[in-house]
Amino acid sequence: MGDGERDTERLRLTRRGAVTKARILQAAARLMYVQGVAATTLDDVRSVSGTSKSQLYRYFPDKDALVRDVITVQAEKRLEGQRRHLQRLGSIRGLERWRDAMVQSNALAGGAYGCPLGSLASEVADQDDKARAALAGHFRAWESLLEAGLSRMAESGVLREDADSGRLATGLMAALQGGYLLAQMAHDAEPMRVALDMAIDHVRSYAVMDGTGRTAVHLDQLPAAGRPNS
Amino acid sequence: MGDGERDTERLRLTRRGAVTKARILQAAARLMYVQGVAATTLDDVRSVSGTSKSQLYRYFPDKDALVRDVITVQAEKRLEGQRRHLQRLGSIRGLERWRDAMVQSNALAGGAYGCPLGSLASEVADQDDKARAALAGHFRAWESLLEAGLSRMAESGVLREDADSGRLATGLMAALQGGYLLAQMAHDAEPMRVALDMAIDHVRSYAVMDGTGRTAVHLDQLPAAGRPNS
DNA sequence: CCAGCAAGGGACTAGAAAGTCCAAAATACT
DNA sequence: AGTATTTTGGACTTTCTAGTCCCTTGCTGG
Repeated sequence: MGDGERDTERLRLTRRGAVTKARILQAAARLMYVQGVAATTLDDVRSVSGTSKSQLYRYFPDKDALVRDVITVQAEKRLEGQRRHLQRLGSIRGLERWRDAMVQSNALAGGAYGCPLGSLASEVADQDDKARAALAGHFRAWESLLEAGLSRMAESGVLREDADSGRLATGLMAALQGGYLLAQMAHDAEPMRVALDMAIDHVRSYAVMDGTGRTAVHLDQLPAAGRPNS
Repeated sequence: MGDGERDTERLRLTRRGAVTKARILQAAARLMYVQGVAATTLDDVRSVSGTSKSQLYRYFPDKDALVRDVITVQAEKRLEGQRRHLQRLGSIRGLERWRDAMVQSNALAGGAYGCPLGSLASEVADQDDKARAALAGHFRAWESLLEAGLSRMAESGVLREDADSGRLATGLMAALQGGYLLAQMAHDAEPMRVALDMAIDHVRSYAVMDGTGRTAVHLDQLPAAGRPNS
């Protein structure tokens, strides 16, 4: 999905060409993440990727196309990472581990830069409607990873049946994205932690309790429960 | 606060000059809000404001200075509006009215454009550290309007004493900002409503209950609270 | 080994955008 | 009124950047 195919037929490329194209995309993705899309010139991309102008235009029709491919690449990377974290999500505890991972990686950057996907989104949304729509799709996909986990929690009895996993997932995403923005401004990951704590408390408010005030079932601690790490 | 004074002495300006300067700022603020800062050229500003190049440079040393003044202006406008909504905040119901106002005005734009301050923030944060710090200050001021309201609610017994109004305010802000981002991408204000519902539920979880399982106002689910239609 | 095609280097162009300058018009000051 | 000062119009310069072009290098297949 999302390789950037168009109506016209594609340019044939050898292994070497593919490597170069990937190197360009890599450099562009990094630059656009840390400096923003608009502030990243093709000359920046050229020099960081160690290529030449003709390469850029050999592999990408123009800057917009490069941006769109960067969006695809970042979304795939992000979704891949989130899948790893969320595919076995099945308990409040699992949600907390996810929160910790998000906060920790944000703290590594001192809160700066924001969300790899979210920062692209806010910059591109009012500019390029195609890109906006693509981003919207990626966010839906991301949100459904959360939603699927919450649904499993409902089915396994961790959450009450009346919990609306779609709304809960939206709440988690909003808290995460809002947390990114506040953290970016404050240069401190703490606001993100606070925001995610709130969202998880909200999920917890739908948890089925036993008599001791603890969550009744801990699904993801029972079965296979692979490596929490990585 | 935030008039843009510098170390060096200021240029004297007559009433007419002040009006022109304001017209430029107004146009720049609007353009930068709808198109983004980077996509707004000085020529755009010139033509929309009906001025000439020399005016721009008479009243602002360069584009960065203009951007910084736009930030100040937008922050003042925003804070003024929020003060109106929040200065008497003292109940969950009041929070819901605030939410409705936020959602409704976002819905007017079909979710587009995002937050007047937040969109500036994400674009400028990694670019101009002075501007980032200023924005951070404005957000703190905004957040303390919420915090003050929540504190009043705690003092008046609407919220439990152990409610941390600072954290609750951060949660509300994150939900709002995350809601803006999701709404902008989806071109639909609904995600913002969901996010703010979550945050308000979280505040409600600190509400003091009476014997009937109701707060001074309400606890358990109000049915989605209100017309999606406006 | 040769032909053909992919990959690469980098100068060059076109145009957009920021920023400068000066003279004319409007306004303020006394 | 008469002078100083602010305001304005808009041409001009400079800088930056997307995008083009062409020639060289190198790989691949027959």
